[in-house]
Amino acid sequence: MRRSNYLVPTLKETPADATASSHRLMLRAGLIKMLSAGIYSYLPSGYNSMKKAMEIIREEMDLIDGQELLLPCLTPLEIWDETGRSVEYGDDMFKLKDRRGHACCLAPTHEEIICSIARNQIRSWRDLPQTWFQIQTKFRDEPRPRGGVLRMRQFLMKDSYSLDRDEDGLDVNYQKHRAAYQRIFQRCGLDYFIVGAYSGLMGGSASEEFMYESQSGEDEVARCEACGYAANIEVATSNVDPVSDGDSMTLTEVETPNQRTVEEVSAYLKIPINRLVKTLIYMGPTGLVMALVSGEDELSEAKLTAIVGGPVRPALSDEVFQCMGADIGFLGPHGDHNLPIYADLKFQEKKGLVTGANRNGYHVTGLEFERDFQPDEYVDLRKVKADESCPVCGKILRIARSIELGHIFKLGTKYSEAMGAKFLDENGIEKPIVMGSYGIGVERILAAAIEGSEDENGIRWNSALTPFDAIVIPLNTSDIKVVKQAENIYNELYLSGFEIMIDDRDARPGVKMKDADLTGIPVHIVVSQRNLDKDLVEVKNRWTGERSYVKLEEVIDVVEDILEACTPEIK
RNA sequence: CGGGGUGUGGCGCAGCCCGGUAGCGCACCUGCUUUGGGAGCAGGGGGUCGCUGGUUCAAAUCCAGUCACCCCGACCA
Repeated sequence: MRRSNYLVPTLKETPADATASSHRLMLRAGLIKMLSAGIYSYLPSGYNSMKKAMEIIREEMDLIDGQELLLPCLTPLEIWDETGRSVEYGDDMFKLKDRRGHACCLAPTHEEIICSIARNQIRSWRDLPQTWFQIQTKFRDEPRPRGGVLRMRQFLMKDSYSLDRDEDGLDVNYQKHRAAYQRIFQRCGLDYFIVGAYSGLMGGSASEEFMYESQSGEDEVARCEACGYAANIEVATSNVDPVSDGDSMTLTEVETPNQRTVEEVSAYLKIPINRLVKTLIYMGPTGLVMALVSGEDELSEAKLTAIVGGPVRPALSDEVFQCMGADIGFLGPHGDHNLPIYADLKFQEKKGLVTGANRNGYHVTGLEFERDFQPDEYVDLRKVKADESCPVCGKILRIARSIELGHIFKLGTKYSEAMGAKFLDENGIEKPIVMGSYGIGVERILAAAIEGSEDENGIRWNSALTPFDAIVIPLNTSDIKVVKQAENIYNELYLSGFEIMIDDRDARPGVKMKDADLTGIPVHIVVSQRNLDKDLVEVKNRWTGERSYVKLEEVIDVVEDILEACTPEIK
């Protein structure tokens, strides 16, 4: 490829509104161009890298007998009504109407489409198992796209779906995918880690995320350096001390005008924050529920979701008042309401606590669990905080921001039952297909690879993802000898099968070198008069910055060595 | 959706407070010089200042509305 006519609009100056380092570098290195919030064009070299990531994915999927297919983006809305996800996804779904007024949407994912194929094609246990996968554009109208390519409204996702006869089959497929994903991320050179996760909208029993630690990430993960325990903050646990047992006191109302927040009440009553009980009301799948956590803790909505068995949202202020007779800020678990009460484990049979009085402007002191009210269940509801102790080994937990690269789910029969995707087993009994789904954010692979390798001069691609293996830089394009020799090297490398760029622009040496550094091509071959006189060219290793001067006939070997050195290892 | 911020040539910005018809750096075009870390000189092209309305003799500048984009938050009682 000739740089003089290649679309790589590199930027000397940093674009103003990019903050994530991968976003800045992708713009500066001319990999992407924004069209609209969360919508990007991939320019040729960016797309080159993306194709490499996709090829790695395809190779590894092939090894576990995955069958690649291509599914529609434009889908009739009814199919999402069958599973209820047209409602669950809500405004995150791009909806439109066709010319006849028929409701459609742009697919945010493809479980429903897969099921619609399976229910027609899979009849017998002999047809199973199946692994179908796709790499294609998905659409989600994210409330807040951010970080360039990290959260987009239109993005490339590799999604794989397994179909099995039973849970055992699902286990096998799940483990195969898990192993394949490990190889994929290793081959991409990413220092990933796996965490236990929250299944969210997807439903299902088990799920794990493949994470990459980065300041630009949106997820928080509790990590233990000592034993390797790692879990998404939504589901992480820790060893925590229970609330200390106070003295038994009479339940007493105290006036707390306009003191709503835990901080306000704690300061006003001069009571430590951990003696307060936060009384939270949520709307669950079967109505309102009450959740109690310590004043110093935060509720994990994911944990509550798992406990009540369906999606939750904070109750609206009207709903709260109608049920409790008081406003948010003055609520307590005692008194007459008929809500199920879930209390955090920290509270088991505790007394002498403070909470709202269910009367605006008042709180109560001396609250005693079991005496003043009876929780339905003591469960883990709180979010883990940094520096708490690891539930596995007891060492200190760290909270790390991370990019979610991939997420694997055991879906079970949620979709197959809803959509009637069934088969006959060996005994002639009709059963729903047992499914798994396994996603990878293709753009996030690039973003993570860039963030993990950059230096002050720009990107440093490894050999697996680089858009070009090497770049030949004739320093002075008005020197015929230099140009001729550079062209020779370019042709020779090209014919040897390398993906090669030549910077044939009539530009100053500094411009070409800075650009080569910024775009991160691993090998730079600098052809100049002064070295040519000695029959040498300079070869620079972008990773180490090391320069060597090699004979013309040795260039290919040296290029190979450098590429070899920056090829990610597979463990 | 709540809060904050920004919209002026391809990119980065100044001008706005205090209205008088748009400027700087980079990039681009032409010529000459230059050629090992984002060159120098000379000449040149490109913007109805996000959009709509209003005030005014006059609006990038003041007022109102609207759109777009960025950042933080989105339950925290």
